[in-house]
Amino acid sequence: MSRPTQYQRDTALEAAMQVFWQKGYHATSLKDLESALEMKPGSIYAAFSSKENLYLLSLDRYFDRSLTRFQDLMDKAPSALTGLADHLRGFAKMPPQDHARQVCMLTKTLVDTTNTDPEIAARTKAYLERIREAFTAAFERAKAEGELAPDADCARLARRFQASISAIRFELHLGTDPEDITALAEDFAREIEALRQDT
Amino acid sequence: MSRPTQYQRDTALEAAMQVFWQKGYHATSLKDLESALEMKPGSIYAAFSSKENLYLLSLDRYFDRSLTRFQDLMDKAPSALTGLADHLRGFAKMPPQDHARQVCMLTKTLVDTTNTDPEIAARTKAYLERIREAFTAAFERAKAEGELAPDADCARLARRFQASISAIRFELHLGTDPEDITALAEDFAREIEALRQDT
DNA sequence: CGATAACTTGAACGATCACTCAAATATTAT
DNA sequence: ATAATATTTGAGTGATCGTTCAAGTTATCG
Repeated sequence: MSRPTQYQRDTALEAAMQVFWQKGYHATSLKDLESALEMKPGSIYAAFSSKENLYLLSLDRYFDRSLTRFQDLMDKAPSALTGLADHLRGFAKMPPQDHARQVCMLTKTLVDTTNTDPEIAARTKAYLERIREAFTAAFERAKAEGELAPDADCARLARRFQASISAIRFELHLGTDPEDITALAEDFAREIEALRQDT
Repeated sequence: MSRPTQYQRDTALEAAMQVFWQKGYHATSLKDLESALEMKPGSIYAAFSSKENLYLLSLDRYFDRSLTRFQDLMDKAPSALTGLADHLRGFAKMPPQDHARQVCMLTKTLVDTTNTDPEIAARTKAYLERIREAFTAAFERAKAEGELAPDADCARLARRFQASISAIRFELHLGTDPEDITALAEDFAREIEALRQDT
């Protein structure tokens, strides 16, 4: 054998994700990555091939985490609509110093790269779709459990749900007054709960 | 006297706005600007001082145009709520090849520059606020005209309205199926119209 | 027509970009 | 210890970044 991998791949990827998420793809330089990952350029390229590839790996990580978080919340939720509404309120409840208090990394990526880096954009679109499918499935669960009207358009509701999240997170990104953000999230959450059927 | 300004400042600014809007601040290079404005670097700097300044001027232009468009629509609207709802539907109705079929330039700017170019971000936030104030004023007009309940929170409605626009435009940016975008816009528009009081 | 002034030009600047690779270093197997 | 091997290093690559400025061009004025 030989010298083992010194850096922790996972730690490095986490750091990369954070810088990229903060600064965006174009505005993040190799220098930024070097100091964030505490690795020299050579090591970065040995481990991750290129800046673009490292970005794609960061996206993977972000996507997995986002989807998992949502699924976990839904698994624990007393009902589907309650889970969905709580997911919205959850964003507004984040502590002030939370680094996740900003726009979704997938959204940011699409704004940043759609007209410049087609490969990154394509993959990001696919991730956003898969998350929206999870939302659709949640609404369908609500329907199956009689919470939602049988004729409800789950795909359409899912799109609106995703839009609500984008909106809340954009306000987080802006640093809007927490009270106003809570109000906005509350408005959206109540729209979800208003879909509830009497049984 | 002497030789007059050959380039058309207005034309150049329009072109600059378009490239910046398409590619974003960081991804737009001087080369991009040179070919878009059909000007050599020296001329660009003589006329606009710097890339950052040119971007700020482009933002000005975008902001003026956006606000004016909204005000014009409201002036012609039969009622305030109708005008607001139509404004939402208007985005979904844009022709497929319209270059405005994308995310709002102010939104894009904030996503792109908040953590890297504070001056640009600050000015952009101010513009978004002024647009939201115009929305607030529109809701207040609805209230004054008895269309809206007297206890309605106009500032809160305005924020939600602005969020709706962001959502629709983000879907335009993604190239989502026009039918789905129309549905989304319709959902938001109906939420506005549902605020209408019987008189 | 010559003088003067405004504007355009494009080569060149230092800085930084993403990226490479030969050499140095650290680890394990023998 | 020593050999073999994996990893780290960081100076250096050419390209491109935003920007400058001396020289050239084109207009107007007397």
